[in-house]
Formats: sequence, structure tokens, C-alpha cells
Amino acid sequence: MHEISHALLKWYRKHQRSLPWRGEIDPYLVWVSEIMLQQTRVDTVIPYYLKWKKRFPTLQALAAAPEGDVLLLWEGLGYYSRARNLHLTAQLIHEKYGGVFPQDPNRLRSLPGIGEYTANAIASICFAVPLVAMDANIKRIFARLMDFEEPLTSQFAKTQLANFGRTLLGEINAGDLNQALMDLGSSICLPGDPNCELCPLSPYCVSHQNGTQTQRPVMKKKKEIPTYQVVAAAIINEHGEFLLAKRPKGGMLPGLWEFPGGKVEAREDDPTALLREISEELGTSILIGKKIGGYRHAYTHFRVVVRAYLCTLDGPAPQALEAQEIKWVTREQMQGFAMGKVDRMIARDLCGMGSILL
DNA sequence: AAGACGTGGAC
DNA sequence: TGTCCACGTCT
Repeated sequence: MHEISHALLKWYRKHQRSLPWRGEIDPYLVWVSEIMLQQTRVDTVIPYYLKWKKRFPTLQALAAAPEGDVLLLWEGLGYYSRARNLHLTAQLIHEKYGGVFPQDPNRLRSLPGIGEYTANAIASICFAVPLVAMDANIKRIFARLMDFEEPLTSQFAKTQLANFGRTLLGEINAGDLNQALMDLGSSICLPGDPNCELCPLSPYCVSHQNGTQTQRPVMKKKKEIPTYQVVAAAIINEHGEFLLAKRPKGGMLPGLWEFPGGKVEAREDDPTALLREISEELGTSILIGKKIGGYRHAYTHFRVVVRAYLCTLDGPAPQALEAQEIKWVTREQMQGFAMGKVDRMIARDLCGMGSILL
């Protein structure tokens, strides 16, 4: 075990990636980077991290910001509860801990959005607490080193991984070990096609010896995901403003702004579905005009095909029956409202349509 | 335990 | 261009 970590750290000293948060030990910034890196690739995170550091340089700056600003900066990164939890946790640390990050992993773990992985990452990197931050990279590397033959989801598998990690950790610095393993996982020990010939750990890797490395870790088969047909209305008024709705709490993309609309049910055509949705959501009616565009998008557990139409009001003033809030905004103002991917594409297309709208 | 939660990149 | 895949937390 000592040999493995020695070989790993030797490789890491030579090949470690240069990243904006590498070498950072300010727990606020390490926390922000780790939350951004949940479910998200390094290359995607870098520009967001740099923007964030500039806009919210300290925990106090974040705690004091309006939620809309936080969501807008996060727009495009996905899993928006991460942004709301960052905001919430900043306020919590500000109030409960006097603005000072707790060092105890269990305390960290109790904060919204910080699970076992993130707690261990912060504690090991910032405070040298000897814990392995078991992300998917590290699980994959361990599963290959051990040639573990089952999916990693069982309690037994978790125990095996944790034991392996503890042994590997020995006396070395956990922050270094974690970051070295993550770099190895992202550049050498890749999910699909590992570069074993470049790997400093291949002499110690049982799956490499057995030739099973591409089959590790064993993955559970995933469920099929459905596709939904969706319609959306870009309702324009006599001032050239469009109606945006702030999505309700508790559903998808809560707190983000959207063009009103919804799912096309079985045996409905687009106009029928759109009129029904507008009646349910806004308590009014519309005239449906030109089609703005069609959009495909995949979420985690379903796909959508969205068709957006240019519409005008044909009824009483709209009410926020389902939305948190509704608002008429010009095309120029739309960029100041945080949206999910599909609605941002619709907004972009509206902006590209020039004056033909008026 | 298993499903909700989003996006971008590889193929 | 469409399809697949990767990736932590919460409930």
C-alpha cells in the first residue's frame, strides 16, 4: 500500500493539472469549487468558478447577495439546487458560525448541499483531516486496483472501498492523495478506455493484470427514459414585452424563469395543449401565431421536444396561478433573468428575430 | 433503495 | 445529428 501511494504522489508531483482552485486552501473557495464540480466536468466549471470568485469573493459577499443574482451566475451549470444550497449555507455559516467554516466533517456534512464526498474533500484539502473523498473517479480507480467484481452500490462494496482507502491513506496527506487520485482518474484511469501504459499504478492494479480494466467498475443497467412533447408560448404585448413566469418551488428548475406552457397530453394537438396550459397557469387565453422554433433537450430522467409559438393575449390580464411570480420583460431585459437551457434557447431565438415581431 | 435533479461532450 | 454517458445530494 505504501508503494502505491508513493508511486501515485510521485506521478502527481510531475503531472498534476493546473486548475484555478488548485493549491487553494480557503475553505469558502474550496467549497464553491467542490459544489460546482459535483456532476460537472472541470472544463465546464472553470469559467463559472472564475466569474463566481469575482462576483462573490467571500462568504459574506455570497450571503448578502439576492438569490436571483446567484441563480443567474449559475445559469447553464444545471442542478440548480446546488446554487440555492450554496446561498443558503453561506447565510447559515454567517449566522450560526460567525462566518467561519466548521472543520469537523460531521458538521460540514450537516450543511445543505454538502454530502459525504464534499465534506471529506473540504476537510482533507483545507484542514488536513485524514479522509478519502470518495468521488466517482476514486471509486473507479479503487474498483480497478481491487478488480472488484460487483456494482459499487451495495453496503458491502462501500465498506470495501472505504477500507481500501483507509489503508492507502496511511500517513500521507489526505488532500494530496484525494487530488492526486482525481487527476489520475480524469487523465489516465478514464471510464471507457484507461491509458494503463501511462499509469503509475498499473504494476499494482489487479484488473490490469486480469485484463478486466474496461469492465470495472461493474455498472448497474439503467432505466429507459421517456420523451415528452412540450409547448411554450412567447406572449408579446403592445409594448413589445414578453411574459415570463418564475417556476414554482418543489418542481423542476424552481426559481428559474420560463415561457409559460407545458406538456402536450395524449390526443392533444399543440394549440389545444397550449390553450389549456395558459388557462391553468395564467387564467386567460391567447391567440397562437407563428412557430418560433423546435428544441430538443435531455434531462436526467426524461427528454423533451419543445415547440415554441409567438402569441398575443386574448383574454383578461394573466395571473400567477401556478408560478411564484409573472413579469412582462423586453428582449433586452431577458438576459437578466435566470432560465434553464430550453427557455434560454427560445429567448435567444426571439432576440434574433429582430423587428418582425412588432 | 431507487428516483429526482441538468448539462455537455464523446461517439 | 441523435444517442449515450458521466457525475453527488437529497428524500
